[in-house]
Amino acid sequence: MTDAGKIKDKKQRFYDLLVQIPHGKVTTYGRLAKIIHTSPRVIGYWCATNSHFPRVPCHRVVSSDGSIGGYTHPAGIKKKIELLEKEGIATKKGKIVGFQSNFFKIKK
DNA sequence: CGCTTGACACCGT
DNA sequence: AACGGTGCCAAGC
Repeated sequence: MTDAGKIKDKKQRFYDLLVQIPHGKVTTYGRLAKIIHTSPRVIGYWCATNSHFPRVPCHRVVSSDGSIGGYTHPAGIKKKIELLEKEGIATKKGKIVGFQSNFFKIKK
């Protein structure tokens, strides 16, 4: 068969998954980790080493409970929060408000 | 040197 | 109090 859907590196798969997230939507590390079948820590690192916008909107990735988690950026984690709000996502005390409503249903 | 993988600690139930 | 899940780091090849 074809390989139109040939599986590339997990990392590449992760980026492909991440870029399919629409504007104003968010996802979680653990969810991605389960889908890609890797460690949730890896998810964050892949983002950290690829904070090149708009290639990878890692700012749309938050922890599983709605926390921002961490963020390696020349601006600071707070910048991520502001960026999130700019997308249309509300945050409170560094936590996403109703983030579950903005949760993007990733296709498995 | 850059990229990838894993275990431990913390929080919630 | 213990277990399960999450987490943007550090070490190894």
